[in-house]
Amino acid sequence: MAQDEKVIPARDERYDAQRVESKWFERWQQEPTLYAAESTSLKPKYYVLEMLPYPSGALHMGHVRNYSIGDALARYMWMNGCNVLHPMGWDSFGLPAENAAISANVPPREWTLRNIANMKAQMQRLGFAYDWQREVTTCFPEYYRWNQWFFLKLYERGLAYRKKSKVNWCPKCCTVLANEQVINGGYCWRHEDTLVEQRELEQWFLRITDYAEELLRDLGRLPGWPEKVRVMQRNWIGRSEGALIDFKIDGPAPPSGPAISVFTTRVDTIYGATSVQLAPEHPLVSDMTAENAVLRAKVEQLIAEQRKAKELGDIGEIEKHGVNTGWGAINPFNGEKLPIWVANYILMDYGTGAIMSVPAHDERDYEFAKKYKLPVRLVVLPGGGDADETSSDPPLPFVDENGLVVNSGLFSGLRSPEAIRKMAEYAQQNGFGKATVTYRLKDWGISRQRYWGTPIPMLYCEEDGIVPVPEKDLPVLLPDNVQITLTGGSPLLEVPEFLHATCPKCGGAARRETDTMDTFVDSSWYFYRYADARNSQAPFASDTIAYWFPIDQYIGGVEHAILHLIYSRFWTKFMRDFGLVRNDEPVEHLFTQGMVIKDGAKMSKSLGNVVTPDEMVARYGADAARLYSLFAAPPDRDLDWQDKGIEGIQRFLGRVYRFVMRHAAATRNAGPAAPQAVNLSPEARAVQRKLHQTIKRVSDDFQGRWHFNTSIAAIMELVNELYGLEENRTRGESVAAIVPAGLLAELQRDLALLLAPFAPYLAHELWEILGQQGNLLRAPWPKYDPVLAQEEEIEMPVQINGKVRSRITVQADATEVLVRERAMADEKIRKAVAGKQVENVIVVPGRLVNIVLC
RNA sequence: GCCCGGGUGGCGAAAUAGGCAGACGCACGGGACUUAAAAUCCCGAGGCCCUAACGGGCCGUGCGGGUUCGAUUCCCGCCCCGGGCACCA
Repeated sequence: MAQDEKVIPARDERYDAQRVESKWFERWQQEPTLYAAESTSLKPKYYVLEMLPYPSGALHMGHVRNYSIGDALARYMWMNGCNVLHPMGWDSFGLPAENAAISANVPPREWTLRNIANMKAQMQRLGFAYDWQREVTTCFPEYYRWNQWFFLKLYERGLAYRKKSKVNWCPKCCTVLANEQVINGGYCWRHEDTLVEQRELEQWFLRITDYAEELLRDLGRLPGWPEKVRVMQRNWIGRSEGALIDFKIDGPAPPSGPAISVFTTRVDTIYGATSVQLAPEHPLVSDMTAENAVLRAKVEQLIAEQRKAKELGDIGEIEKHGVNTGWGAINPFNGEKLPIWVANYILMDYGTGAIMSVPAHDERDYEFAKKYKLPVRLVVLPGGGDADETSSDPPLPFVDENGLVVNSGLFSGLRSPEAIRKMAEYAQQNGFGKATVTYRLKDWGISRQRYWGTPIPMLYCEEDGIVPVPEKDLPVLLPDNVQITLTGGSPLLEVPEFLHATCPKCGGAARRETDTMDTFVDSSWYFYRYADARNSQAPFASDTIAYWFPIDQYIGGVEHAILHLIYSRFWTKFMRDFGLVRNDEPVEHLFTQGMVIKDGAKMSKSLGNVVTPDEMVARYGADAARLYSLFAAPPDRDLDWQDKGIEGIQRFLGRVYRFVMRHAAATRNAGPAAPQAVNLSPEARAVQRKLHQTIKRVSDDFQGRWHFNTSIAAIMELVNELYGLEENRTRGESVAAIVPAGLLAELQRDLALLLAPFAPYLAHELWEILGQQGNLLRAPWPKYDPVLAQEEEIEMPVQINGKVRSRITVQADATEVLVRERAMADEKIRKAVAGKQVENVIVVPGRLVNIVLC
């Protein structure tokens, strides 16, 4: 065939990845619908998603690894006949764009769009199979208008509200920082020597705590999530069952109230309370210190200590300090008057900021009581219930939660769990307390005093107060040409045409909200938008969501285990309650890949150990970069990048290419049918067996642990075996002479198919060289035949007392009796056993023989 | 302190039912091809010891115990590294 001469290069030509990849890159660029998901299909749906990137400027190797995993899976699912949704987008609002505006004087929009263009080109060059028709860019009004729409819905239902609250403030940036931008326990991420301050500001909050219970409960219904992530979320939600108990203040009531409410998980120890402890910033403290400057100064000292410890990140390790206020409070259970102290180990932002101190039964209270010589009163003893042993003198503090309650009036003689229940009931009946549940999770503060984000669609009117922007007026557009300044307020404050609006209720003048939304709002629901990305009437059509959701597989870094993944779960749950979606959870299976490190440290510019995708693609090709990122370590573990390692992958790709090159002509002329096993020579049968074993191993890795490093190793083994045969050409036994044409054709096609999820460029090239019609992406994944994969003869080690002494070769299905006979008849074994007493012979069929001597 | 990972050759790693430790790859050594180099192809290789060699012995998966015919794998007690949480009452 004359045509072949042109298409097919010389047999042993070196693999030129740049030439081949450029060719396919150009072709794929011509076909924008190549990887499009079908909106309706009889095939099973499969939604595979990688976390969308922030358009920082360029991809790094962590991205490449993340997307290589997802792309392999997407391609595998396509080849297994699924209707695959595999989209990509941009988390494109955020502070770095504003920083660029300040430092490089580039408008945030321009900076962002330029970065997106660059990163998209990088992704396409890497050959990732995304459905770009569904691309989502969160900084476009077509997207963020729905953030505003959701906000209005939340506001209508009372799930969005406004309150005064403390926020992180960097005095050098002159702006509020997200919690994520506060590093090393209290420093600004851009000014690592600058401590973040706390400022009190009016903020918009989303009532995520309404869903705390369900968010916690449903963690138990996510078996497809890593245990690690579920534990992290559980800790973050931090549910704690306990009781609120009011201690009446002795004497005239101060302005902030007549009683101190304390939270405790151990109300059963309340008869052992010997003081009440307040956080230094507790509102009552200022009342109590109002007329005592000395006391006030001491409290200020405690506040300073706490703040410093928090900044240093070692709150929990500071030395406990406290000061007696001179005030007293009444224990409602026994009428006892207890001193009220202020202590630096009491946190204002947990529980009520006040505790009852029970030194005998709490580590911290014990330490504090020892220091300040407060009484220690034992009210729970070991034993009780089914325990036989009781001791009236346990080591202190005694914190066992299942002891016997004593010296506690009516409640003496109960075990702790029962006492906790009864005492909470008693408190409620008598009006001084109740059982309660507290959470560490707080409502989500979404206000940001920044420019580059979604405007919060709210108005403030002199007449009507807070007024939502009517739905028909959405989107509230983020203006361009805004001067990004460091004056301390939102830059939008300085834009009169944005700031001044008309009240939709009274028609009078109104001021627009100038804060923008936390960018985590954007990423909380973006994956729903992919399913219906061009919908201009609604964020999405519910029926379309019902088809695609939940996401079958979500892949990303574990650093998003809490924030993004909790917000996303919250968003799904309220959308379900609003009737917008039907699923309870957004993600069925979550996979968290490890970090890419080099020379023992995370790649970073300051360490100078950065490897960029661009240089890898230029030197080795996209296939090699992708394959190596999958080969160097299992995907869930950290990957230690070694420059020499990728060269080995490059060699492997060349070996595959040259092998196929040598035999392609035969394949192109061969029929599609594979020969029956019975017709094969033992050598050809061995090749066939290896092929089927390889298909099995690669398929099993996709179905199981995703240890693609071993999948790729398996393909390397197959190729090595073929080369081993090839070398026998000196005896006139090249692979083509050993393996019949039909099997050789099957072998080569399967090789291309097996490589397709990992190295798509080479795979497509081979597919074409082999004369195959149709897109490789839609070609069926090869099936293995378990019978053909089976070994006929196996070598079994023969051990004596657990040490290998010889080896025998037997039929794979040899009986235990036969194997034992053969083992005992082996010459080395006979010698070793001679004259000794055989105590036992263990035969594990298909595995080994162990002869136990005395 | 608590909760997760992890610790295996010079290096990245493999060993999915308790059954041959080190597959695959890197680096290294030897050879083939070449005038030469590169590229390519083949072979070798955990450590220590015995042997001229063929062969053979002992040790070896962080440390110490245990269970078992047999342990990288299971149990108990520790050490080290990475990550998360942390006066959470």
